[in-house]
Parts: sequence; structure tokens; C-alpha cells
Amino acid sequence: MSSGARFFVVTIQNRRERERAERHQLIIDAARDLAEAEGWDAVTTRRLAEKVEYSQPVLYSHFKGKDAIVRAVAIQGCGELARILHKARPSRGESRLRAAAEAYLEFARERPALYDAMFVQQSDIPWGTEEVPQELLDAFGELVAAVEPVRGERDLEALTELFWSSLHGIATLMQGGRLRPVHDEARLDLLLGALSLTQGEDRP
Amino acid sequence: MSSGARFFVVTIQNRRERERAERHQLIIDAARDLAEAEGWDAVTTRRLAEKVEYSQPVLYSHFKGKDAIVRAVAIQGCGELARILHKARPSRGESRLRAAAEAYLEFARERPALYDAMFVQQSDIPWGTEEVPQELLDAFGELVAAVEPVRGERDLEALTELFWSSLHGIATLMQGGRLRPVHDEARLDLLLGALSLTQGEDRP
DNA sequence: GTGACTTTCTAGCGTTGCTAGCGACAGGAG
DNA sequence: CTCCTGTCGCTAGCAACGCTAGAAAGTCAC
Repeated sequence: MSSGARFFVVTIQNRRERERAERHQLIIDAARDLAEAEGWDAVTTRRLAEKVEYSQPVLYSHFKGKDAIVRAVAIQGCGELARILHKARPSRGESRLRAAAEAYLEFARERPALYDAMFVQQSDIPWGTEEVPQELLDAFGELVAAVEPVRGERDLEALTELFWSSLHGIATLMQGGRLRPVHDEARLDLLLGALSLTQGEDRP
Repeated sequence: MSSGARFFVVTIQNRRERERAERHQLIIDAARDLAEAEGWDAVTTRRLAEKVEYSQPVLYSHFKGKDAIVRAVAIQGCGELARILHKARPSRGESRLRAAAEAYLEFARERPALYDAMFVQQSDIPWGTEEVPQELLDAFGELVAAVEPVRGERDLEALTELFWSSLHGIATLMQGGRLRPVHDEARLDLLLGALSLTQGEDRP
């Protein structure tokens, strides 16, 4: 086997790997689009296969199962959320905390299916100490940065977890129609007021 | 048809209705037990029918479908949560808000499947203005009562919604393993401190 | 007993996630 | 050019799902 032939083979393999990677992403995108258009119940392996114009078994050559596809969508969604939070900058007179909160809630409201895959549907994404996907760390990092200015003497990580939890609770209960839309504004104001280091004089 | 016969018929119908009601409850209990033991994925109509020792179609003579069974479990779960919150009284030096929060989180932790049916799985339970189940109003009412002492000048209903949202966010993210257990205590302390009307002097 | 009515079960439909095993095709060897 | 080999994607099918039609069993007044 000549080195030329080897080189040839390698480039062919590269092309194949590239095509495989493209198809991999195609599946993820199709699953996300289908879920956002018709909800996760509509995302069946048959419909997904039809959408990417391959047969079902092809999906299983890329992902271990349907759960793994949802997980891939979720992780990429975290990357997107991180980007959105990073771009969210306070307008005049607005706190960074408020800008982040509003961006987070808007994301959850506008992309409910994606949000669902990320934070509601239980998946075996390793959130613990081991091998957390970078996209997740990025998103959480953005929240930490937004909380930092109001941290005071409080534990930054715990405070960020509380901020995130509150936003998550609001987002999911709203999505389920369990909160009264009349209070949307007041609820957020109360959260931001409560988390901020005000001494109480600027509360209504 | 004599009046005696009519009376007889009526009592027989009463007995039948009573037996039907008992079986109705039996199905709900079986579904809840099965879900709590093995998760909602394990609650199939076949397994449920087997557990109540009837065939599948019997389930459909009581409920419109599987969703309706889950909904019934959820509503009764709300009643149970309301009772637990009502019994939750602060111990020495503890605020009522903290007692309620701890009881709520303990409920979510100890009965994750039940909690899931109540507040996570989307159902068409009418949360809006029309025909909200009484159990739900009771549970929310208990939260309102717990928030009232710290309300200050703030809108009581919006503040309660925020309190509930924060607890719900903490509960669900914890359940998914998305929060670090190390911060469990600090997170709750921060929430209670933030929501209370402290002037900041008692924050660490 | 008999006939009408209710209740319950058997059996099956269409769909789901997933997989075994076949056929087509590309690339290297002679 | 022809054969061989290994990769690749497809067809077809499995078990389990929610749900339902229609048969079978049971119950009651007469």
C-alpha cells in the first residue's frame, strides 16, 4: 500500500466522516424543528426519518435511541441559551439581573419545546461533577455573571441556583397555564427586588 | 311497579353506585401506587388493569383515557399537599414561611411521581378562572396563608405565586439532579431571607 | 324459566421505539 | 475487466402501547 493510496483513503474517510457529521446535525435540527412545530409527542422515529429522508435504522446508527436525540437537542439548546444570555445587556436604568431574567423567560416562552427538552424532560445528562457538557456550564456561567453584581456577602453559586430555580419555576408554571398572566410583571419585579441587595426603601 | 319495588331498585342502584365509586378510587390509588413505585412510564393501561384485577376496558368505563386517570391522581395529590401544608406549623423560632417551604419541598422529594403528575406533566386541568378543583385552591390558599405574614406592602397573590414558583423550580431542578446538594440549605435560606421583609441586617 | 338489559371480557386495530438480516454499492486486488 | 470484501442503508418485523368493537357473561323483573 503506497503512501499515496493511504493519503487517498484518508481523504475519502474524511469526506465520509464529514458527511456523517452533517447528517448527524441534520437529524438534531429536524428533531428540534419538529418538536417546536408540533411538540415532542409528534417527534416519532418514523416521522423524523421521513423528514431527514432516510429510513429509521439510520437514526440508530447516529444515536443510541430516541432519548439520545432529545439529549443532543437539549445540549445544543443550552448553547443557544448561553448565547442569548450573553447578548442580553441591560438597557438604560435596567439592572443586569433584570436583563438576564427577561431574556431567560423570553427564551422559555418562545421556545417551549426546546426548553422542555433542556430542563423539564428528565434525561441522564450528567449534571453532577463529571463531564458536564460545556454548553451547560456556559449557560450557568452567564447566570452567575448576572447575579454577581447583587451578590453582596452571599454565596454566589447558591444565589445563582436560587435565581435559576425561581426563573425555572416561573417559566414552567407559566407554560402550564398555572400562573395568572395578570401578575407576570409584578412577579418578576418582586423576584428582582427580593434578590437585590436593597435595604427595603425602594420597595413599594 | 309498586313503590316497594321502586324503593328496592333505588337501594340496589345505590349499592351499585357505591361499588362503582369504590372501584373508581381503587383505580386512582393503584395508578398512584404504581407510579410512585416504578414511575409513570410503568403505568400502562394493561398493568393498571392487572393491578385492579379487571380488564382494560373497565378503566375506560370510569375514565375517558389514561390522561384522565393521571389527572385524577394529580387532583387528589393537591388535596394531600394542602393537608400537609395546613399541618405544617413552625417550630420554636422558625417562621411560618420556612415551615411551609420545608413541608412543600419534603412533599416534592418524598413523592416525586405524585408531584410530577400535579405540577410537571402538562394536563388540561383548568387552572384559569373556570372550575378550578377545590383541592388546588386549598393548596394555594395554604401558601397564601404562609406568605401573608411577610407580605408587607406587596401584592399578596403575586408574592405567593413567586414563592410557589421558586419552590417549584427548586423542587423540579433538584429532582432532575440539576442542582448541587451542597447548596440545599443555603439556597432555601437565601430564598426565605430574600422574600422576608428584613432590612438586610440579618443577612450573613 | 324467560327475556331484556347491564356489565365485563376477549380479541384486535393502529402506532410506538427498536432491531435482525438482506441487498446494493464502492473500492482494492488480480 | 472481473471478482472479492466490507460498509451502508433498507425492508420487514417484534413486542408493547392506548384504545375500542363486539361477543360473552351476569343480573334483574316478570
